[in-house]
Amino acid sequence: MEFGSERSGHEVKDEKRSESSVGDEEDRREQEIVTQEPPLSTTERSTVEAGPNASSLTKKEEAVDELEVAKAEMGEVMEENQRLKTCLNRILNDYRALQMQFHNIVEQETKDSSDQKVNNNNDQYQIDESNLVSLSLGRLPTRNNNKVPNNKPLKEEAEKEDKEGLSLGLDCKFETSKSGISTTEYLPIHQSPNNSVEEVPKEEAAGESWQPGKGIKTARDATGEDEVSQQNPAKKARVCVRARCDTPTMNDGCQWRKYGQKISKGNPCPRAYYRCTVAPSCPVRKQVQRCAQDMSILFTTYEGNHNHPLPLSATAMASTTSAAASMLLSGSSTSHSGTRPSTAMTTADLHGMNFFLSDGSKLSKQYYLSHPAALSSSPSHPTITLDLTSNNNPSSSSSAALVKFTSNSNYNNTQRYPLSTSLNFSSSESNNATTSWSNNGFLSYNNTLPYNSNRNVTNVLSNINLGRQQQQPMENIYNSYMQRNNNVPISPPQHSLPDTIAAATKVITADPNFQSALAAALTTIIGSGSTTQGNHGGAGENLSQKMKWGELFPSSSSALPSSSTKVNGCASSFLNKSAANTQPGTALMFLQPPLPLSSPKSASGSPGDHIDKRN
DNA sequence: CGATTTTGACCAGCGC
DNA sequence: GCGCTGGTCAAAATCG
Repeated sequence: MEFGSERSGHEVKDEKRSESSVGDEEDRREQEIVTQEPPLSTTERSTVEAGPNASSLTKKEEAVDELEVAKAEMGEVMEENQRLKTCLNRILNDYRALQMQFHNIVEQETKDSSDQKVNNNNDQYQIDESNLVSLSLGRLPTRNNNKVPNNKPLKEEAEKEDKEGLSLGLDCKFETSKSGISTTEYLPIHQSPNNSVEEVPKEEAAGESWQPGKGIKTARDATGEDEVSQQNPAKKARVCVRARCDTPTMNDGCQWRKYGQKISKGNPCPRAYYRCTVAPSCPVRKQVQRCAQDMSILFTTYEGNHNHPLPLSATAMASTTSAAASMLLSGSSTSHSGTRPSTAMTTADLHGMNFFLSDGSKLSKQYYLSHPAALSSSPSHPTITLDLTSNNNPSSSSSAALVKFTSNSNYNNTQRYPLSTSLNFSSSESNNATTSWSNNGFLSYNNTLPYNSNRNVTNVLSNINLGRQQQQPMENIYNSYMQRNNNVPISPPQHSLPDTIAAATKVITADPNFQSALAAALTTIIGSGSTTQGNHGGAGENLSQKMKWGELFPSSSSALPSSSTKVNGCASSFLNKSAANTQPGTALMFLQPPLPLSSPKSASGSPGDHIDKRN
């Protein structure tokens, strides 16, 4: 089901609720009218029975007046409802128009992707090489420092990298275009039919994987996913997902086995190491660690790429992180184009999602140390952090990270600030005025960040707020969406919706790489629905999640597969899709995510629960 | 009994 | 070269 429809559904429900509440109020008043009649003594009652006296008449008149007042109030409420309906319809129309534009762009881009990839990337790199060698977004330094281990000409390698990066992005985009239709098609990464979050790193670190034996990469698929590894085998891209989670691990749909645990410096909480057990030879690893400052925040860092099909339930987050990875890749290539200021930062506000990338350089590390993202401590790993937490939490480092991010954007012409991208799914609840970056994409777009019409990765589409995890996720989405798209009385409009759409369209068309990332992100929201819907077997872990969500969204809880695995991880629910999604590919769906992100049976004790004594 | 977790030991990279 | 730290291994313990 599309977002708009769903939205309207909720809206209608709310309206009904409000109407019903009005009706209840009216009834209540009527009842009060009855009950307000003072208890009469036996004598009085007999008097009344004999004939209405003056006092009773007066009270009844008062009651009638109250009834009229209530009716008037009801009328006001109905008018308000009508206004809301009008606003909703307008928003839906605009949304659909925007969606159509997006799809058209995606399709068009898909058609031209192959040719453009070659041409554009060649051009891009030429520009980069000449102008921005030292200004690249994290990976370029790597590339440069690489000394071309494989003896490839630098330019050739770079071209390949750019090509790959763009290719990946285009893949995402392409898949997005199909995502709504097929469950499998939606899957983000070309190579393996199913890709989970870990796929993202795969795109970047691909091939290299985590094989202990750091042998030279072997044959790679035609798509040549791992540009990073080619750049520098020592560097592995990672995707760090930051989310609020009370459970030991975040349920991402994959099966993990814990193979180690360490106390990391600067964090009393032990870091747990997991490897994917879906396939014996799967090189994907993940690290789980709680935030020292906020124990409710869990950092999950994925590295490597799956060499096997994944449960569909694992694809929800995968597409999101794919978007992040795509942004990482596209951001780099974009920066290479040299069309944007020589900032070392690549940013993209994507539905209000901020990417924060770090190439893991020393400075980057330092930069991160001040906030939970320090988990991505490895200096040799480009890391993208997906911030799934709400930044309205003072203790949350999200805001800090964003603030830093914003401040970093001020540091131009310096490599000191590595490629960093933050995918912020933050709630709009926080004060937009403070960090502006994540909370108010439009503001950022228009005011905070210099928008380069040519090719600025700092793009804003629609600021879809993915909300606070586990807590009113959909409400947040709706609210933020409504708020950000104004037209809704609850918040003063910042921009007219047409302007917003125009800006978004402009942004999308301006940067094809961004399109890919956006597509991947949208895939997360859109495609998942159909995927889940079609996969009743893969989402076995959904039951508990379903129950959980059912409590929150009783009306939307649809049939879900029975649970076959224990669910002990918190799911990034908003990343999942709704089983109620009945119209795949038609539109965004912000319903309750049925996918539970299966929990690894592994997910042993919470990293924060037991402190590791060793080491 | 197999799978998973725990945990001490080991190894590699990095900085001093 | 040494120490620190992150990351992994693998045997033992635990769980279902």
